[in-house]
Amino acid sequence: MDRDLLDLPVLLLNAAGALVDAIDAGVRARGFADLRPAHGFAFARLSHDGATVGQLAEHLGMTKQAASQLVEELVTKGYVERRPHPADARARLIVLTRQGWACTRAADEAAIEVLRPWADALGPQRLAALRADLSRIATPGRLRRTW
Amino acid sequence: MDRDLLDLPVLLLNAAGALVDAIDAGVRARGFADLRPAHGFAFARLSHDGATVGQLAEHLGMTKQAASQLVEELVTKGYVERRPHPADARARLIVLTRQGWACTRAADEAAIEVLRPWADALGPQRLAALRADLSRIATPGRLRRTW
DNA sequence: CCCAAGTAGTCAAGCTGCTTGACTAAATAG
DNA sequence: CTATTTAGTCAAGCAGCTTGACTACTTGGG
Repeated sequence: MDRDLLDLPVLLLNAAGALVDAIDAGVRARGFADLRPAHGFAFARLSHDGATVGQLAEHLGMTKQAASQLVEELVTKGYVERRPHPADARARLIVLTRQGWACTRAADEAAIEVLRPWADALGPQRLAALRADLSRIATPGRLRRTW
Repeated sequence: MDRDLLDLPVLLLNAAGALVDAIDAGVRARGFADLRPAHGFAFARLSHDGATVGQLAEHLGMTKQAASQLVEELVTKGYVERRPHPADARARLIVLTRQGWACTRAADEAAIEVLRPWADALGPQRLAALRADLSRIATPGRLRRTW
C-alpha cells in the first residue's frame, strides 16, 4: 500500500506530461508551430478579460521579468497586444489578438480531442471524482514548471 | 462539461507540481539540501538493481549526455557510484551508495508524510480508482520535465 | 574468424528559458 | 508634497538541457 502511495507522484507527473504533450502536438498540427505549452497556459489566463504582466507571472509561477519577455515574444509573433491599463498608468493590459483567439480555439479543440475519448471511457461520475480529488492536492491558481 | 475537461490538464499539472514541491521540501528538511526532484526520480530507478546511464536517460526522458552529467554530479556528491557492468564492458552500472540509500529512505518518508493524510481523506477505493484512471493517461515508464 | 555496423558512454560547445539585480515611471500613504 | 511601494522593463548571468563528434566495446553476416 505504501508502495502504491510512493509512485503516485510519478504517475501524476507522467499523466500530466502525456496530456500536455498531446495537446501541444495537436496545436502544432493545427498550424501554430511557433508556440510552446507555456504559451497555452498564458492564453488560458488572458482569455478572461486579459491580464497584466504581474498577474500572468503569478499564474505561471515565474518572475515578472520572465513573464514580460514571454509577452514580448507573443507580441512579436502577433498573438497578443499591450494596451494601456484603464485604471493604472503604470500597468499594461495584455489581451489576445484575433490570431491569439484563433490559437486558443485550436488549443481547445486539440484538448477536447485528446481528453474526450478518455473522459468517455471513465464516465461522468468517475471524471467528477477525479477532478475533485485532484483539486485537493492542487495549490489554487499557481502553475509551475514541474521538476 | 467541456469547460471541465479543459482545465483538467491544468489541474493535473498543478497537483503534480504541488506534490513534487512538497516532497522535495521534505527531503531538504531531512538534510539533503543539495538535491533536486530530478535526482529523486533517478534514485527511484536506481533502487532496483541499479541502471546504466542509457536506461536512466530513458526513464528521465532526456538525452544520454544529460543523464551522464546528472550521474557525474551524483557521484561527486557521494550518492551513487559507477561500477563495471557485469555483462557489457562498454556500459557501467550505476548504483546507490550508502548515502544514496539513506536519501532514498528519507524521500520515501517525506513522500508518505505528504501523501498519507490526503490518501486517508480519500479512502482506499477512491485512491485505487485514481491510480487506475491516471494509469490510463500515463505513457508507461517515460518521465519528463513538464512544459 | 574477421570486419562492418551498431551501441554505451563521455567530452565539448552552444542555446533556451529562466533568474537576480538595477533602474524608471506611476500610484499611494502619511 | 515628500517617502514608500508597485508595474514594468533592461541587462547580465546561469542551470540544465541539446546537438555534434569522438572512443571503446559489442554484435551480426560473410
